[in-house]
Amino acid sequence: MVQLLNSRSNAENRIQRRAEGRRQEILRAAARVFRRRGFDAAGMREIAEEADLSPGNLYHYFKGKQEILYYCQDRALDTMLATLEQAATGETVSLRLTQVLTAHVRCILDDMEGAAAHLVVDAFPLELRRPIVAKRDRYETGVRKLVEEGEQSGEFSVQEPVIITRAILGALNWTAQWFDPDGRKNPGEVAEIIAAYLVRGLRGETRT
Amino acid sequence: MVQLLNSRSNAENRIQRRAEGRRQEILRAAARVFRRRGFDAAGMREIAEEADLSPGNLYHYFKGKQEILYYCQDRALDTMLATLEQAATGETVSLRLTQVLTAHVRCILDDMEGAAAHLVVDAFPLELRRPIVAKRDRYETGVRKLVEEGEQSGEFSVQEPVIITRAILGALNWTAQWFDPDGRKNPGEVAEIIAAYLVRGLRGETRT
DNA sequence: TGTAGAATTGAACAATGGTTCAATTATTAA
DNA sequence: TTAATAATTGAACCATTGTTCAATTCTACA
Repeated sequence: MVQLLNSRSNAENRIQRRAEGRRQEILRAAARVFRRRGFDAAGMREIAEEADLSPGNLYHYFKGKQEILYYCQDRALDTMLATLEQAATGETVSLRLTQVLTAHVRCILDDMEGAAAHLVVDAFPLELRRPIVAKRDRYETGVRKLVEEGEQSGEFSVQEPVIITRAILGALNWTAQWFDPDGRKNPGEVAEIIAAYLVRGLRGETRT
Repeated sequence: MVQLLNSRSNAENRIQRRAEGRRQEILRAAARVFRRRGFDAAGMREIAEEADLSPGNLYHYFKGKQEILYYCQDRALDTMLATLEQAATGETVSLRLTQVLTAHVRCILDDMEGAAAHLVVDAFPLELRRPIVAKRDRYETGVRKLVEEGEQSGEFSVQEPVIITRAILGALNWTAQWFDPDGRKNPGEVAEIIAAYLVRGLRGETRT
């Protein structure tokens, strides 16, 4: 009896794991297509081909195209939020913010879902859009808090943290548009260069 | 005889001016829709409605949707390139660059076509894509030259001008995604805050 | 007033895109 | 080996989209 339950339970777990693995594959494939084409021009047939299955099969795993993007973005934002938490304990705010910004760029350039994280979801139904926008806002708020902490600790001199934070995030997110994997710099290098520049701009004036 | 030529010439001019005016109206309307929806989700029927004419009528003035975006981007890039030229003569490189960056943001937030300037044209036919990409590159090169000049004049300390320039442009272009016309800051204010921040980051280290 | 050219329309066309679904195949457990 | 469940397929469906085009309307000129 206990064995029977275990047997069924193991089978369900295996089946779920297989389906979940398949879902991850699809998300990765979709993220590549979204990155290449943007959301609207990314076709389900192209995603299916990228994931090596048939178009109709996608619907066994996801309800539709918007849900696929939703999960891509959800994953990427989770990764970014985790970076924020890990950076909670650092020696200086500069250091912590640099870590966060570096990780952000790496997420975008290294992780497939990363580049899809900030695609526009305005036209999505509310139940998909709301949690994504909320997560984005949470992340942005976290970054802004760091900027403000640096202002309070005297490391930074910032008068408009909201706007500056968005400029920072813009610089980071835009890397998806121009980064060339075959270029002379790898994602990590690009990430560090940009993060250092952005953090430097937060420091006090150097009028000479 | 001379009068006849004048009369015809005047009529042609008037007709051309009318058609050109109409074209500008369409471009402005299209830019608004492109900005709202992105290129792929912007529909010709929606553009026609925004321009207050019928969908078929658009094709009297433009060959198609891609050509409409092409002209939007062409205009915006002309504006930006003009700013670059005007900034050729300034007291300091800092000042000149600040002017360029400020104008860039204003172009994006104030001019309708501005927000469409950097939409992706990868899928366009070559004869449309090439001149746009060339203009973008020209602009980017111009900005980078300013950054490098500041490095040479000692105003800036920059080791990777290509990457930094792209980060700068990313921060500027991204304003189209988050700027809220009903917000507390107008385009000019946002432009100045961001430009000042980005230029500040180019200055030498302030390690303390 | 008549004519020619410019401009406009709205229905239709062909292609495309997201999605459905019945049939089939694959997998798993007993 | 059989049966049940999971997964897959590919054709079809329906809606949408960019575009065409014949007919009509508008404008300007003689």
